Amino acid sequence: MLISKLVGSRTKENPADAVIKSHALLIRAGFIKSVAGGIWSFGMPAKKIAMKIEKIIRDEMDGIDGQECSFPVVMPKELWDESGRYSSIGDELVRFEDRNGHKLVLGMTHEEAAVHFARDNITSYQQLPCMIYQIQTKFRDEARSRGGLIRVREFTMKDAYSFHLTQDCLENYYQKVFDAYVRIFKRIGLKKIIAVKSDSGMMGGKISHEFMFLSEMGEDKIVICPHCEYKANMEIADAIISPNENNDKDTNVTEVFTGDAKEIVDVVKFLGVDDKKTIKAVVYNIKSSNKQVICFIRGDLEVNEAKLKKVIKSEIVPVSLAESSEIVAGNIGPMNLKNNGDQIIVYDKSLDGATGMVIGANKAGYHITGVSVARDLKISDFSDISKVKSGMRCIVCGEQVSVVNGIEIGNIFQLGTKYTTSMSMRVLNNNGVAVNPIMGCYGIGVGRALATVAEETADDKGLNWPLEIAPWEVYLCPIRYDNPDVKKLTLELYNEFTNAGIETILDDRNVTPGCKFADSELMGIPIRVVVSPKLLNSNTLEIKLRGVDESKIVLRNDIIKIILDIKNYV
RNA sequence: CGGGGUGUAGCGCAGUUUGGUAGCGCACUUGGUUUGGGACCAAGGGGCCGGGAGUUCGAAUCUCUUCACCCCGACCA
Repeated sequence: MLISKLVGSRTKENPADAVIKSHALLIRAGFIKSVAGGIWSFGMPAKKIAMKIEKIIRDEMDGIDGQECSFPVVMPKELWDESGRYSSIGDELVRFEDRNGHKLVLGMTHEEAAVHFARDNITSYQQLPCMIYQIQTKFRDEARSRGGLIRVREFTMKDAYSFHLTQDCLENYYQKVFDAYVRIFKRIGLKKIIAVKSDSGMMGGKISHEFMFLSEMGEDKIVICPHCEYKANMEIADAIISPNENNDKDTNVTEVFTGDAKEIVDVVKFLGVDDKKTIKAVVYNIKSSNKQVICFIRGDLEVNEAKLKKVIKSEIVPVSLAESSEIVAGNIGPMNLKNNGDQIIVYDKSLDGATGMVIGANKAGYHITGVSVARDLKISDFSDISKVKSGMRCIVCGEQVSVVNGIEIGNIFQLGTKYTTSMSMRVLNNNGVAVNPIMGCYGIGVGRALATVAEETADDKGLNWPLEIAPWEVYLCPIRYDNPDVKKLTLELYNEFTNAGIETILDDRNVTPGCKFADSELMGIPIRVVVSPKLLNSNTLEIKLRGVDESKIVLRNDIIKIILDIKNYV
């Protein structure tokens, strides 16, 4: 490739609206261009990187007997009605109509298509287990795309679906995919990947893992125990909360005036008590209904909304308390709460056995002190709806856990029979009985992986691609390309590299050396070979690795061997 | 969907307060001089000042409206 012909120009200045490194540098290097919010064009270099990542993924998926298929981007409503997801998924699923008024969706994931394809083709247990996968465009109408390629609306994803007769078989294969994922992320240059237990969300199923790259940029919160193997997404993470200290002097239920103190911090300040000695109320509306859910939780803790959704088995939306006339915002308490039947009350397990607590009096300006949960509230059922905080104790080993951020790059799910049941996929087992196969599904975001590698490896000079996914392996950099001898040698080398299978981009421009060096670094090409008039007589070249300060002068005749050695070493 | 911000040449920005013929740097074109860390000189090309409506003799600038993008939040395989 000649750089003079490459479509995608490089700039010295950062784009004004890019805040994260990978976003800014991919644009500065001319690799990507925004078309609309969360929708991007990829130039040749970015496309090459994506294809190399896909090749590695393909390699590993084929290695665990995956069969590459292709499912459609556009699917009919009816197919998504079969699984029930046409109506259960929110606005993230793009719905539209064709010219005949036929309702269609844009694929955001392909369980339906995979089961549709498999159910008529797999009829016997003898065909199981098997896995089909594709690498293809998805569209999700994200409420807010952000961070360049980190969170987008249109993206390429590898999605795989496996079918099994038994749970054992699924678990066995699940582990194989797990191991393949570890190899994939290592091969594309992501070393700091960890697998965490996660919430299955709308996918259904029980066991699932997310592959997280630990980064400040990450949108997911992960609970990690530094002392044992416990790692979990905040959504499902559990930890031992500090126990209730019940050495209270004031054990009489007393209504006290608290004035404008409504938030827990204010109440704590007003009454001079520890936040652990308070019970706060958090209210949500239940989606698509008039009902509300009121959560009572110890004052030092927060509600984990993902856990809450599971407890009440409903979607929730935040509530504006002014809307409600029944409850007194800021003074909500579990005693004498007017319940008109439209409210679900959930008590967090942190309240179990607590005494001497401060609660809202359900009366503007008043709280109640000295409340014993067991004596005064007579709660029969506690749920776990609290969010883990740094410093809580690990449920496995009891040491302090920490909360870190991560970028989710891949995930794996044990789906069970959710889709094979709803979509009527059956196979005959060895007794001739029709059963629903058990499914697993497995995803990796290609563009997000690309952006994450960029994010991790880039430095102040620019991008820095690992050799295995670099758009080109060698940046061939002649100085004084207008010098006929330099040009002759450069073209010789270019041909020799190409013939040796070394992917090379040639900087054929007549610009100053500094300009070429800067561009080679901005683009992040791993190996730079410099042809220079002053090295011509000694029949030598200069070779420099991206990210390494020193360069080396080597004999012209050794250059191919040296480059191949570097490739083999990596 | 809430809160905040920004829209002027491919990119980065000034000009808007106080209305009076559209500017700067980078990039691009041509010629010349340069060439080991983003060269210099000269001459050029490129704008419906996001869109619409208004006020005015006159609008990038004032008013109303709309759209897009970015950030925070909500939301989310």
